[in-house]
Amino acid sequence: MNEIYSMAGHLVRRLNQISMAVFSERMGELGVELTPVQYAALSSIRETPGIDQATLAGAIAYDKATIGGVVDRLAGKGLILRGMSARDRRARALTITPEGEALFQRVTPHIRTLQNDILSGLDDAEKTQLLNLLRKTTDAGNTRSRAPLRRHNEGESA
Amino acid sequence: MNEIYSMAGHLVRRLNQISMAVFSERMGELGVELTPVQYAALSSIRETPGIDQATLAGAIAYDKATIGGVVDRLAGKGLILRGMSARDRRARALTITPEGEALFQRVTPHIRTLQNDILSGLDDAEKTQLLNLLRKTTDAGNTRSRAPLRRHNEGESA
DNA sequence: GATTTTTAGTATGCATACATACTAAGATCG
DNA sequence: CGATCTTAGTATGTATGCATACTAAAAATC
Repeated sequence: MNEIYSMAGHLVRRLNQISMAVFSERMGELGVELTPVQYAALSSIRETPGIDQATLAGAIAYDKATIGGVVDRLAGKGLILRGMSARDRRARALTITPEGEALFQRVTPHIRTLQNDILSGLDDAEKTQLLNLLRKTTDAGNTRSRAPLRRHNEGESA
Repeated sequence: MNEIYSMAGHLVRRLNQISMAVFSERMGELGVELTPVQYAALSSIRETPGIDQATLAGAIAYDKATIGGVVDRLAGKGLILRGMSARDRRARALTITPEGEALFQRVTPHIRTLQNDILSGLDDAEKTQLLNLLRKTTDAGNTRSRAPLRRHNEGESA
């Protein structure tokens, strides 16, 4: 049996593959054309209206070059608007449209449900355990990825 | 705090992102141009000389269309040979070259080491626990992905 | 053994994912 | 305030990752 099957990298890639397949399948059933990135972007724009693309990229841990295309496609579907920033003439100000909001409301319950289906074969305690370990290690390894997650008020103390 | 941060899909994607970054960084340090897929393919071809592309795709859980390009690039670097199958005139018979074998020998120790670095922030017990949970759930969800893993002697009993 | 079905590989197209380089514009610093 | 540095977004190129469709050949069925 090939050694790679037991390697962390392989297992993580496989679970990500399964995660994407479950997401895509569920969206297909709903007749919705939406990828995981697109949902994450939509959710983030909705939460922070007027957000610029660089901040958005940091908020969902994507490369800014990738985000450009994602935003393009979301705007193309009429789910968001790409206005101009008042303070920075380089920046785009992203806002969700009523169509985007409606789609978000419609798919969100399904997306919550589907999270559970991603981790099949585990009981509830194991799922919780796995999620906690994932949270812990992604938190610790955050800056190792090329596009680290940048939380909004990072570094601030109350 | 946006709900997506605690979702399984997001956490798995982040860990995969970190995994890819660690891999790519380590290869860069070695001056080696090799992606995770390419390593997996090389390893599988090495283990099963003469393997065809469809079987290879199943062995490392990739789409056959994707594998075509991967094999192209491996052959382009002189790491594998793409011969013709004796039994099936449609199929290609893949074999590793001496250059491929040398590269495999050189990078494998580093790839073993790097697996540990992917799961930063966890102690050894937690790493083991995480790997066991990943194995369990990827096993259970195998057929859910579009390109399921097909082990060589799957279904056979000793 | 001819017909039907399945399979191996390729081609095409779309969507990430990221590096690098480039333009324009904001920020900083002497 | 002018030169420098940094940043926002885009453009380009490479490599996945997968769907669909197509060709050729093997396998199965009658």
